[in-house]
Amino acid sequence: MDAVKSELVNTPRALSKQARRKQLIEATIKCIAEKGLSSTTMADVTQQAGLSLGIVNLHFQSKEKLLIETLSYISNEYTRGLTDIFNHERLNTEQKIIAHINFDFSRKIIDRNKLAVWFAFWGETKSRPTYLSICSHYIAEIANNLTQLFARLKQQGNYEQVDPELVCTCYTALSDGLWLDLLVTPKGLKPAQAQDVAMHYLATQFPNHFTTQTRR
Amino acid sequence: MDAVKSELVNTPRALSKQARRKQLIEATIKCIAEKGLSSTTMADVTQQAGLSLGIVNLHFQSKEKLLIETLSYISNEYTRGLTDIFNHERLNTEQKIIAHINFDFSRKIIDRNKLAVWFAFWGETKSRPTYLSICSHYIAEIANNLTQLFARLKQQGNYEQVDPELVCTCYTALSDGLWLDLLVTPKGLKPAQAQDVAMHYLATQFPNHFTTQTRR
DNA sequence: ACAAAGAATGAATGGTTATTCATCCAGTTG
DNA sequence: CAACTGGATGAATAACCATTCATTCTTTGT
Repeated sequence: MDAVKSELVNTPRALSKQARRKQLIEATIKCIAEKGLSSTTMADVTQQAGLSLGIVNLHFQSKEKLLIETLSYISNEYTRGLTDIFNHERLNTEQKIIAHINFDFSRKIIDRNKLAVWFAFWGETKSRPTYLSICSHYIAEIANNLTQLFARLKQQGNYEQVDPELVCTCYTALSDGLWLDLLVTPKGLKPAQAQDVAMHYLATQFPNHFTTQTRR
Repeated sequence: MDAVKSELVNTPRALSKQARRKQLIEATIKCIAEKGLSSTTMADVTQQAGLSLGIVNLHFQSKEKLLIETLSYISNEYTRGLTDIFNHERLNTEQKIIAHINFDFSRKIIDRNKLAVWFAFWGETKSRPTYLSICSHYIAEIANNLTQLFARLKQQGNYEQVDPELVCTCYTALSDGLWLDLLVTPKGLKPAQAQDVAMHYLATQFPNHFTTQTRR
């Protein structure tokens, strides 16, 4: 065996602990997409992961904590992607907005398994405030950033009549609605079309910066 | 003593079968909103309705059928409202579109209990196609009607550049997204504001017919 | 190589819940 | 009034499922 002492953080064990958690979270995503949140059992998740029944309690203490971590996992992935764009130094305002939309409708985000998880949790928020509290912080931050981008574009492009906050609310609701469409009617609306719809709306607000493409 | 039982006279036994079913469906809506779809039990529903445990199986055969009837109940209420507007003889095209939007954001429709039920079921559609099949028929019909209204307004108002189908998709997604907002952030977005956002979008397409009100 | 620590297993446990059905009871009919 | 009808009840049942933990397997440090 390897006689070299390695730092604890990099030991296979420490890595495996992290990896196991990820493995279980991803199994959970798949189960929720396939069986629904309400009928996803511990047996389902562990079997999906190819591990034994007791493993979730070992790594997450309880089912509820696993679900919360799963929602966090997806939330974080989304938030990180958007804040990276917002903080990117080489992109101008227009490019950041375009990057934002591209990200909102990228394969990584509109993966139907993940969409199913999003809406499974949204469906429970009224009764489980914990789920909401996981998302509410990042929602506010993303809205702030996006509003700021729209405000800058308004200035730069002399769009007198534009209300940045309103446009942010409208764009956000629109993309949520398009996500729902992508989840429930995958044969009715294609990802590229959904993105076109979002662009179509932005083109109404910033006609000199965005144009509607017809891609049908 | 048995004298206590006489208080049950309040619950009229002679209530028709139809009324009992409605009573149970409405109890179900309330339970789903309060406890979530996944943790709504038969005991919860029957207690909410003030009836005995076995009653659901008597009237609906199974829990699953009760849930399906509950979704149908809400779907039908929505569809009926919109088709009534579409078929109304005394309204012109513009008035029908306005009526449509008013209905989409009326108290009856954006009742938070009902919104919670909508999204609870949307969250499960991928895993339970039955739920989707209940809605898919009415979704198509409503979209057809609305597209037709937009097409007529395009003609009447000489809006050369408008794509009625695109506007329908965009409006529908937008209102779905606004519904979600109303459900999850009731303190962030008020019903009247949500309606303003929807109007704001339509004003971009039909500026001579609709105007954006600022109501904040 | 060996002992100690850590990770993983899965049978057993205990709590929860949908469904059943023997029983009860109000209203109706003859 | 008595027998009948069918809605309503809720204790009992059986299935399901999260969690526990004694045991087994794997890695680590010396």
